[in-house]
Amino acid sequence: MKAVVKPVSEVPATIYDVAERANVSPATVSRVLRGTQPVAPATEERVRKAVAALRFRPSRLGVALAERKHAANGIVFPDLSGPFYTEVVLGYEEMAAQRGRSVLILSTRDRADAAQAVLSLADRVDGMVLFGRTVSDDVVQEVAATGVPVVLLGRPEVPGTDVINTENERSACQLTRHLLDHGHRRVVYLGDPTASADAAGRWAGVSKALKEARRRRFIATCGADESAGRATAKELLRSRTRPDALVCFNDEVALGAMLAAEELGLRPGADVAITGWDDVMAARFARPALTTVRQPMRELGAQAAAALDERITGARAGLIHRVLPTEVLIRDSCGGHRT
Amino acid sequence: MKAVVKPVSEVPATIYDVAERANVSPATVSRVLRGTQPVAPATEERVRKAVAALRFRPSRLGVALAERKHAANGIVFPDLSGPFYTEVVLGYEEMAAQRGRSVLILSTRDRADAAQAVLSLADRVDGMVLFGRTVSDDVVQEVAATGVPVVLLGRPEVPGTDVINTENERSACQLTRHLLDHGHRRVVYLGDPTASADAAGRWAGVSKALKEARRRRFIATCGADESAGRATAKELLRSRTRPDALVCFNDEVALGAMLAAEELGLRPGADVAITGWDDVMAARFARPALTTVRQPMRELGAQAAAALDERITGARAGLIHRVLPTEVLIRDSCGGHRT
DNA sequence: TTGTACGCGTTATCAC
DNA sequence: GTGATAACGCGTACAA
Repeated sequence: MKAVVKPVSEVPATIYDVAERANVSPATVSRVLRGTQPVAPATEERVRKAVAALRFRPSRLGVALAERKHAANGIVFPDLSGPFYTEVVLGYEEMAAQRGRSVLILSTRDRADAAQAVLSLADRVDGMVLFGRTVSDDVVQEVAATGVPVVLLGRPEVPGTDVINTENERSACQLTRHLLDHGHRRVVYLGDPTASADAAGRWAGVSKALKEARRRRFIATCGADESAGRATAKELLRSRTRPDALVCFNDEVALGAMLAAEELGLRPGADVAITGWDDVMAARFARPALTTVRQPMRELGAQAAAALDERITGARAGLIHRVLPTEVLIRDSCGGHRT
Repeated sequence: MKAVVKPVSEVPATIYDVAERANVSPATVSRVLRGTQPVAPATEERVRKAVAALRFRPSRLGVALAERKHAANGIVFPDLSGPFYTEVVLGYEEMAAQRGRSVLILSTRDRADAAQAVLSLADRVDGMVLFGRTVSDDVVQEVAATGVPVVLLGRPEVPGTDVINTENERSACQLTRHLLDHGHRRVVYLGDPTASADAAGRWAGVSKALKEARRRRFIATCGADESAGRATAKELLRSRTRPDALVCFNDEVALGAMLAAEELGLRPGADVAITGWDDVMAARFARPALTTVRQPMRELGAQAAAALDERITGARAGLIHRVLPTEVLIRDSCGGHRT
């Protein structure tokens, strides 16, 4: 009778099995595998053969406990819809992987126990990135207090954390000036400055430009998604004092606003200027194409991962506070440049 | 002199510290915390107080080693651009979180060491989801052989794995029939059937409908992104035998094709029908709006997580092979229903 | 109901 | 250059 192929799920070999087979101590096996101390060539040879024969792979569990490190980073975001968070996560993962660290994700959307989840994530990683709109500063502090390095993205500083943001005020101001220069008179900002630091920064920029031009500063509190934008814009555009320019918190809101305009028989770009933020794919394909602001999303993620690494390895002691530049993209939705 | 607030990053307490303070054994502390065995109310009270006083939180490292479980799932995707992978990941994370498991992500894009990375991910998780277009079947087999449950998404079955797909052929066939019914004669599929099971399935559906109608079956091998779609479509639409319908592998390709048509002075929807797949946001906002096929993305992710859980906990022994339904969304890009 | 003692798989510190 | 051996922090049979 022919020998049956061994069921593949044998018990995985341990470092002891390897040691025994190679006639050395577990310590020596470890030394060979990690290259942490010189080992005699002949011994090394024996060890390597045993490792291969037994298909030995060090248990991450054991390694982690011994090193007291997870070799993993976390990232906490409110959602993943739209390219913004997605691209940041991608940049983050790529950089983390380059440095040999895994990435744990956590979405807080629709989650009552977000704080708990973040705290629990904190003890599975060596460091984590936290976006705005996820958990309160208390929780951030608590995490930082456990000794887990934290990098904040798109939110104001919390003591003991690194912060990386993208530029908001300046671009928003520039965008608004452009609108004013091209003859728009009644500019309204659609967003909620109390909801996030980004929303506040953008409003500050809009506000500044309007002030300079001695225009009234209008703001319509608005959620951050398409349906909120559509509803808010509809109301505004139906009012007697119809705005001729809508500066929206992001592209979703702006695209919703475009829909609202069309539904009211108004032509975006001609009858009402509309601008967004993020340069999502749909912004390019909408007609008219959406004027928006592009952020260096990948770069944001990559820098966050790098900053985390520096703190985890102890390469850096002080805290970072960085602001990445953004770029205004003028397209057709803000009017035909009717100077 | 007033006592200074203790520096927050003290050495975290261990279960032994708690035991000592509560005058019990570490075992009892464990019992209280895990609720695994009854403990006298008075004892429990003492333990809980000690836990609170010391701010004790069990080390995941210790727990994991003792339980020999990671309490974590992995998910491997080729990329995260576009809403497809993103939404699947989100559905996956949500379901995993509900079941108390963390999620590790791994992107294989632009990665020479993808196989290595996947193997290494395999020993940080209790199970993982693998998308098509990530690693070869060999690697999948290798992972499965280590005893880590694997669920495959959007790729053909590999022995020993669960598989969940979304329906391709039927919807593609339906879509193509619609085009034929509405007078389109020269239908070309833009995609690469050798690149993924999804691409192959969609081509099969298109092919079938064309065959039924005794039409010639045209296919133009094409990458899966916007620029590939644009280039391929441009070439096709410039040829003497210009197609009057382009069935594209996904929305990115289709949107690229729309761009190409416009650049050549052709009106998508009127001069040439164009269809996509995935129903990305831009599909709704393009003009004309893009006819496409919607997949239950969240559901796909959620089911994958559930399937994994069943295998990890041993609730299920056999393997699953499931196909989720998709929905054709007829919009303006495939012509004005000029029956 | 509670405690003892060992196992989990490595790494690292000493001796030799 | 190599081998014992002690952490690492927890879970859990087994015993009491």
